[in-house]
Amino acid sequence: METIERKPRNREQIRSGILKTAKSIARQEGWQAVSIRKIADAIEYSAPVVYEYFDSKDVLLDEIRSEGFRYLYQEYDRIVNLYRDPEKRLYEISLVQWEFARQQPEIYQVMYNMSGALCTMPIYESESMQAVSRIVCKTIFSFIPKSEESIKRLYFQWWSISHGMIMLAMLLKDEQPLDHSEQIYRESMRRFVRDLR
Amino acid sequence: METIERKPRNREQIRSGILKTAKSIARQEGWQAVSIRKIADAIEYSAPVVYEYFDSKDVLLDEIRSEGFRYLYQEYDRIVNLYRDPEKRLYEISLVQWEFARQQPEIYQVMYNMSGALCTMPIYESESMQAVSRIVCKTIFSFIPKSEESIKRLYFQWWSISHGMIMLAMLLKDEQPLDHSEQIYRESMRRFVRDLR
DNA sequence: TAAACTTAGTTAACGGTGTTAAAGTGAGTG
DNA sequence: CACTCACTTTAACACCGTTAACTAAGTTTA
Repeated sequence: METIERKPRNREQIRSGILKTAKSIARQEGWQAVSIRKIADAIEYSAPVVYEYFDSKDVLLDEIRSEGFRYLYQEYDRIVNLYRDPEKRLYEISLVQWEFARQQPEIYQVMYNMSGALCTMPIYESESMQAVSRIVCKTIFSFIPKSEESIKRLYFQWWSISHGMIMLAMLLKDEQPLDHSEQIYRESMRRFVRDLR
Repeated sequence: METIERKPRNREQIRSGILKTAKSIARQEGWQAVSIRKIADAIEYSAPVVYEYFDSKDVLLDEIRSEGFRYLYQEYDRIVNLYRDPEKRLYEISLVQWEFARQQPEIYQVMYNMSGALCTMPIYESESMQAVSRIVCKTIFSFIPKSEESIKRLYFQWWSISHGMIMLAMLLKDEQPLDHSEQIYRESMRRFVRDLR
């Protein structure tokens, strides 16, 4: 009898293998092509094994979404520690957002239920998302010390412009080159930051 | 032998019944719950009948998307004929966009592949969408007569702000009431229009 | 009138999906 | 040897989009 082809892995390795595979399929074929069986095949297990790590496909997607927000938080935090000027901070945070959506579109899609991805877990209850909100709000506050209500308003506006442009840029990327969209994005975000003053 | 329970209907009635049913299911249970079989059940036919009217589910969704853009075009056209002032026109068009997304979210969702809806037909090749683009661009042009390139830029910005806010408002509607979001929307769109001058 | 053809609609199947209960496997232990 | 336990798979359920094959009725033609 032959030795087991499958390499021995611990729980952590298998778990991250599942996540990695899901993202990989999504990137290459779109989220509608991501299935539990396909993931299981790729990690050389049968489908039920996936359920030992994630209670459902929805929970799996929620984890990928959280990964995305955690990554964003990390990057925003890096920016805040890198620059002193609040204007510069917010502008650079905007650019990180664009870069993230460009380089890991499949994660960005699942974060906002775009392009057929559907995670039914409510986004606003996600701690990782709230952490991102807080760091941006804090940045805006250091900028314009107003009431919490006003800051939330400005954050909502910033988020809308940023996300709206990213989403439309992705949607129209075949008729309007991404580089061109990025130029408009930079200009718009710069203007938003400037007008805050 | 008993008479057929099912009422006699012509092709047009059946076709619009399919579209109506799809939207109805989407509204009540979300797009992920819309299936050909469920539609067929609702219109009291078997599943293959649906394929006599739409080549695929994708084509069905594309038709609903087009319906949405045609409706928007109609409304924008009405606004343009109602007001003389270009600023007023663009602002009112913005409000129509909000009202549409609020009253027929399921159509808005399929137009932009939100919330799990997925229509793979490229949106930019849709004539009905291009008609909408043209009427807004024309409105902006009557406002600021610049190069076609500049107008497209401004249109992209207008669209991003509008769509970004609508999308985030829908996403966060459980923690931020829609009326509050609408207030910010109105203010933002008004500001955008004013700053164009 | 009989045969041929058209139309409208159905059933049943194919290969796929998320999910879960049951069965199997093999190594270690009393 | 029998037994347990952890791990993994098989097989099933109810659904999905889609299509080939079929049926029954009505219409046209020879």
